[in-house]
Amino acid sequence: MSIHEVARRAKVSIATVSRTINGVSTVTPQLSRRVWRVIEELGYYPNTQARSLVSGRSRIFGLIVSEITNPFFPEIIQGFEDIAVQNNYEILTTSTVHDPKRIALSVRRMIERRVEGVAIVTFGMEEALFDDLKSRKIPLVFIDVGPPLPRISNIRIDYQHGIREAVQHLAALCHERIAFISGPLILKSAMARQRAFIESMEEIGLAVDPNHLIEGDHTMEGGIKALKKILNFPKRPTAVICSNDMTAIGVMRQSYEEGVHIPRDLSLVGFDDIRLAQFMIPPLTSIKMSQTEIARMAFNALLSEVQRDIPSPDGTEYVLRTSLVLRDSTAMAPAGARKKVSVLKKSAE
Amino acid sequence: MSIHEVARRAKVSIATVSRTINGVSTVTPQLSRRVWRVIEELGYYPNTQARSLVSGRSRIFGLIVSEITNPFFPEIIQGFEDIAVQNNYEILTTSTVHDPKRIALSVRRMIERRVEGVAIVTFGMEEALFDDLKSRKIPLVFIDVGPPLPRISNIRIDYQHGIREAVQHLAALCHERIAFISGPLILKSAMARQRAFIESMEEIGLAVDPNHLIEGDHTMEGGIKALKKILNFPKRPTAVICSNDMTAIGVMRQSYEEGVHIPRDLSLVGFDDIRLAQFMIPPLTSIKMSQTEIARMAFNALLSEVQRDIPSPDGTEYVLRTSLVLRDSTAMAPAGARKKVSVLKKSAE
DNA sequence: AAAATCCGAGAAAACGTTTTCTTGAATGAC
DNA sequence: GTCATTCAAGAAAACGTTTTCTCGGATTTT
Repeated sequence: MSIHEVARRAKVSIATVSRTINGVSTVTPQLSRRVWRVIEELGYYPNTQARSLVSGRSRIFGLIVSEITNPFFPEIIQGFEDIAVQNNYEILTTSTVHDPKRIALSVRRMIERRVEGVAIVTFGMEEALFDDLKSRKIPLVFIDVGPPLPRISNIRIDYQHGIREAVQHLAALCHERIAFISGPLILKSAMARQRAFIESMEEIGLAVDPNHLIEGDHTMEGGIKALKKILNFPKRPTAVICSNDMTAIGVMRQSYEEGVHIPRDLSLVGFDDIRLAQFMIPPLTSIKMSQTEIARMAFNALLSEVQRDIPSPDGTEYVLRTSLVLRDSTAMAPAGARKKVSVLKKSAE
Repeated sequence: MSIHEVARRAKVSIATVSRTINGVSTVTPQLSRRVWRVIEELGYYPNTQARSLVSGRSRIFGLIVSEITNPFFPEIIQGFEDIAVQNNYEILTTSTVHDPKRIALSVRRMIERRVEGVAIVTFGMEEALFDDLKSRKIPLVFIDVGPPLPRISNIRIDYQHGIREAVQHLAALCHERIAFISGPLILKSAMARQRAFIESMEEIGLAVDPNHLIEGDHTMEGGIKALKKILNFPKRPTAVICSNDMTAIGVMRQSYEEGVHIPRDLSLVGFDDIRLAQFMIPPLTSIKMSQTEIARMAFNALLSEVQRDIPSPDGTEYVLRTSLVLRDSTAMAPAGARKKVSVLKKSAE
């Protein structure tokens, strides 16, 4: 039951039991053995609540994700959990399903549980929702593109690198009209990806038709809708880059529906490189953003923040690089639409 | 900071603050207002640990799943979380990745946190691992096929119904040689599905070729391997039923690789009906086992167990029905292999 | 051999709550 | 007008730990 019961049966004080369990200070081997035996006999497990009440350390980290049903996130959660186990931490996960109320509630619960830190892996949210955390000086780590905020660590994703690779890859396959399906543009991260796309296109001297920037919503349904739009354009793009893999899956699905063959009629590039990508038909070329790595970085950021007695005035910035993974969903542009230098100018208008 | 600070500033006792917060017993409206104002001002959130230490109720349920990276589980987690939020519970989720050590650790942590109940949604595990929970009389709910154990609730999945529908559907399409890719047969649930398949086949008068019972492992990779085997059989099956959708996705993937067209050359049925199923190419016919429903049942089972002051001697048994969802991955058997009555006997040998 | 030091282990305080017990003022009954 | 009753709010105990303080016996030092 409680430590008192153990103490009573072992005929020692509760202090000795506590010391035995924590292996701290010195306890005679003889006594220690006696105590351990009683603990085993009783199947006694210490009460974490009481423990952390007095120690002031909960050994819990919070993890807030956008929506657990998007396969991108479970990989992160798993990675986070794996490393948490190694470090004797527990995690309290919340899937906010994009509901500000849920986020607020979750933040509140985490504070009430006195979590030692919170990792926020949700692409875009109202930052004000986390003010409570900030004002309580609870270590925070965001996964985003923003500049380091005071006292808040940030894992910046280098979207540019992977996207540039994708654009170059498509250009090398003579694609000229490349569309980009973004996430909801209110999100900073979605905006950043789109900007990276535009910059990469300009860099390489390809024109971006504003019509070819389509706002999606990071879901498969969004991918379906987006492709429908794309197919209605008078000058169809010959390649599409999606800002996440779920969107790309939707695009593939709708292409099948409409008889558009990937990659023969349309080249497709995803983003995130979720595990599923390689099992798609055809296997999806995607821009990798290692979920395991994100999880590892986020956890370590929190851990080092917690272990540091004097918190760093500014948060630390970590950077995660993205890079293209080639598979079978991209191919040479259809013969009729291949890029020729002379065409370039014209199609830019 | 703490309730004392609030009490000091509002010039009341801590008891009054506690009463105000909990809205229990009577506290003068005037005082109540004064207290609430201070609470707001200070941004005071009560410490859950202290709370549940004295109240003896943690308001946490544990949720143990096999592997969060299998899309089947996130849907359950989301459902569980949704209903938990409504009921003011929090959940501690663990993805065990099939590691008994991880399960044991997780169980231990949950006991240490004094969870009020645990839902175990992992298809097959050593039950002994949960003895600690049982002996502490912590409400438990399993998702499985077993008979109700003493004091343990159980959500039995009626595999038979959905599988029978699938077999009948395939038979109606003149399939005769139907293969079944199971999960790891050490798992009770995997065994149950396979048995349901065999029984359904016999029921309808179709022979089961023992070679056509292939043991998979519930992963996409397992599906790939299984299909390779199947394609090597002298008398190829014309239809395959998989015991989960991930396996089916692997099968689709490998079919593509080998130039086997689904559903023209091979009909395919999955199991679970995860959301992804409808986005596959072609959309996957699958046996639906509603994840939301499982989550709801599991949560309610725990909740009613907790609320009941005298625990029921035996656990309650709940039943979830499965049923076939038709999509495009099944079609008429190839002309050469259609079932004829006269052939039936012969092919059974 | 006496004094000084060390150290193992118990007593008790503390953590932040809820809840029971107590108190004292106000209300109602006669 | 006195006494009983009610009820709001404070005091204090309790929850199960960790940790500081204290004590007393054993060991070391001279």
